[in-house]
Amino acid sequence: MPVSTPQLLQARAEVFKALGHPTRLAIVDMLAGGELCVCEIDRQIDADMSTVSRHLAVLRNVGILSSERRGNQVFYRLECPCITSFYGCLEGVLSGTGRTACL
Amino acid sequence: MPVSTPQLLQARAEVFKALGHPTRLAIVDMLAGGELCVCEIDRQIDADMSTVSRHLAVLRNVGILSSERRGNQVFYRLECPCITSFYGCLEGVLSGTGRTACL
DNA sequence: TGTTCATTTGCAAATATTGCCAAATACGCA
DNA sequence: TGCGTATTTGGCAATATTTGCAAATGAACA
Repeated sequence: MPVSTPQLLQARAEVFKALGHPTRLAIVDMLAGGELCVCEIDRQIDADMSTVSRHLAVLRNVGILSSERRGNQVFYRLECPCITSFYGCLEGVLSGTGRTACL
Repeated sequence: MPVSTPQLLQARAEVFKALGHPTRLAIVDMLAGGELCVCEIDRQIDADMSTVSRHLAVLRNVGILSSERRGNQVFYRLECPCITSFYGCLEGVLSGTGRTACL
């Protein structure tokens, strides 16, 4: 059996941890439709912009998002659309009897 | 665009959060090969058995694992093998230039 | 019943996360 | 340069997570 190194386990955990917050998942949802500036993301989320900015930083730090400044604003983009396709598996887990939804 | 309800975002976040710890990912790895008793899992993890037990409870509480008592011991089983198949996407994220690894 | 082995739970300390406010930074433009 | 808009960062309090030790629970068996 393939034993993952502690480093790999840690790195994977960081990504999962980054996804482990409802606000950050909402951001991922929003960006699944295409890149958006911080102000637009902030508009759809009920939290201080500073809080939104930190959530974006968490997702960017693990590589899920990338950002690009264009003029006045910063645009964020989803780097890994496969995350939302993983939801099918998640709903399976959530429904309790979930194995059917998994590969 | 499909707007997820706060409840769904929260539920998904719980699952991701449960996966957001290296020890728990190690456990998932181990169980990908088939069910194991707590004592066997404990043997391969450098932590107090009480700690291992709590990690198992976290994973079970969100539906990723199920447990069954047989005689003296408790066996845990992975309910959602799709998690490990998601790693391909993760490694893509981790390698930084990852989009190719994603769907 | 009492003993032993396997697992879980109560507790407390250390550590990490979250979220707001206020201040700082970055950029475009007059 | 100075001003207004957009975004990030510092500081801090509240809350949550993690962990080991010790005690409790559950099951098998003498």
